[in-house]
Amino acid sequence: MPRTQQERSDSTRSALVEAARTLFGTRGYHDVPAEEITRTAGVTRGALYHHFGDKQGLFRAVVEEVERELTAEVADVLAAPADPVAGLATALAVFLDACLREEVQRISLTDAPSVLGWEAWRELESEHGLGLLVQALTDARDSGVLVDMPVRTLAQLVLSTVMEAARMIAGAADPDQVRAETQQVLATWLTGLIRTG
Amino acid sequence: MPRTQQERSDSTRSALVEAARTLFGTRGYHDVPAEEITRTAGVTRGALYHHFGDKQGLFRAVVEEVERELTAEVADVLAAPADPVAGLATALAVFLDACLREEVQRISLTDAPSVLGWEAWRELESEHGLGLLVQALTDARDSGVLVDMPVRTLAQLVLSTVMEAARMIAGAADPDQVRAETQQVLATWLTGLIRTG
DNA sequence: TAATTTACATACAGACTGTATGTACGTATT
DNA sequence: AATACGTACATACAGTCTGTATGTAAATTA
Repeated sequence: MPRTQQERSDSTRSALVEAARTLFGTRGYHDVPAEEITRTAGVTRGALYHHFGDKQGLFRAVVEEVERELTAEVADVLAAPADPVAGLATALAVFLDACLREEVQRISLTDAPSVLGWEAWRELESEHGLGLLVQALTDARDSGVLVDMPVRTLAQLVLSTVMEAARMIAGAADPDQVRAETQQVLATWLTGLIRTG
Repeated sequence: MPRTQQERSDSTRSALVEAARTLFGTRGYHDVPAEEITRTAGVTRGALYHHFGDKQGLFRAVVEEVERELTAEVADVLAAPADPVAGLATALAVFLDACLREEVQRISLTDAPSVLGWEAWRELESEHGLGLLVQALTDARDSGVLVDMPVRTLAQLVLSTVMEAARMIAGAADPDQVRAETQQVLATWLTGLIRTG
């Protein structure tokens, strides 16, 4: 039963990405040898280097997949009709929940910046999570609820702060406590950005 | 001229830390083989493993040194008599300047979390930069200028935000522009934390 | 001064990455 | 339909790096 090359490639690539995602997500980039990934995926390292060039290339593909999913989750919330401020708050909560997953922590929050470099990582983020936040903040500003501010810069700072909050919560001895505290801090910040008048 | 073992150890250790600091600071942890460090320091890898256990141990020592210096720079500013709010703003500016150095970027902001792990890194920070910020914020709160808030959590979020601002400025095509924008955002946040009345 | 510990250097083993080469199968050409 | 060609791998290999085990000279202690 002859498979087309396209099919072979696709199934191999996705098998590699899936295996890599699980392993990177639980043990981190540097603790997972390429051969373990390929063995899990049922191929040899030849396939990896053929499709992704090197180990970092595969990692990049994994990051992109995770980012796409994360963005989709948050976009769903933002798509639902709500006033800009409430929508933003809900979206941030959803994003924060997602960031609590070990997988996201390791891949997106810890390894990605150092493995890909900050520049490359930020560029990636721009097309996904950050892009979404910029859009949401722009909408909020345009509808007059946000104080006048450089939106893109604000978005990056907000995003990094939320990510740090997620890391704190995940690593805390008492996650609920820390979650409540970080939300208090973030809420205060958010209200400072709302135009009151 | 017989040197005491203490002297030998000290000079070897500091030579290693100095060499490692320069190399890690310019090229990053994973791109610097241990042997290049020891060669630069004028010893062999035996000395490194004797004194620091492994490569990560040496990196940790470098991080601690950088952190100590950073903390000292900021502490100097905070020591000067000033009202809490102004002092805090100045201290943050000084810290931000320090974070612009390539060395600090690579070692403290990029590599440290992923090489040492977030837990270990945060623990280190607690004794240095973060500790200082917590102290400053506590003072501000006690003197009544800060709104009531979980200071430690606030400090961590503020610190991470400032670090992100530093990374953005350092990587920007137009650093002055980004610096102005981040300061505007941070200033707005800060005023939201000041008790008005 | 003999015994012991410290501070290394040297030699070695193992792991991992990336590359070069070989091969089977799908795909285009005539 | 037969042949030529490119793609998708597997296998074999070379180089680099880390950590460890062992050896040795100098300092410290008994």
